[in-house]
Amino acid sequence: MSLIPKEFYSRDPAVVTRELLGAVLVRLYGGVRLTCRIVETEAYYGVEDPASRARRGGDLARTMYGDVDVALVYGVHRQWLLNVVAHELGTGGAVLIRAAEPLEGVEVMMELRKVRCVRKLLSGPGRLTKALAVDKRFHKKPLYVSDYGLWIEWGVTPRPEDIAESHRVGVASDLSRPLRFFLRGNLYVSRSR
DNA sequence: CGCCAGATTGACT
DNA sequence: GTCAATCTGGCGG
Repeated sequence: MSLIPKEFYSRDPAVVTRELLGAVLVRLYGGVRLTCRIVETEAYYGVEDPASRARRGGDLARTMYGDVDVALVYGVHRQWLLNVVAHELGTGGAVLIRAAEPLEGVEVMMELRKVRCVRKLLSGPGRLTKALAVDKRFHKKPLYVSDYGLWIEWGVTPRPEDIAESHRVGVASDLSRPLRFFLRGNLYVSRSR
């Protein structure tokens, strides 16, 4: 397996978001490889995006406009949400990792999540971070190296007809363009409300 | 330091 | 479907 390079993330957030489907998220946790295949993602832009955290200013905004391919982790409703900073030069943006299909380390992930149901293990942004023991410590850490125990590798590229799109989940005011992408029919996509 | 909205989840009617 | 838990980050005082 090989790491996805930093340049991959220096493009329009929606493009990166779509192409991240099928990629493999790896977490080295106490010597155990916890791995999963990304099946659901959302794109966020900079201050021009009404749903973007960049609107609120502060450190999260600066991070979204900063180096690409670093983790952006922040808390909401007492969960941690994992994003990857991605944007074209001079703009802001990030990809929210919303759901993934478990591959390796399922037993350890079930212990971390305290559930036995594999389908519910990684099928939501808050569930995913808990199962992978991802928290604020990873904020601003680069994902293009394996040094920090969290990184993203190339996976199996989905066929275009297997990629579905919709509006983003849980946002008060969305852009007119669909910015949520997921693998059609995949069992591990988060349930819509 | 207090206030409050929120890219959620899981328990319950 | 409904609803509250009780966390984080930004902001105002």
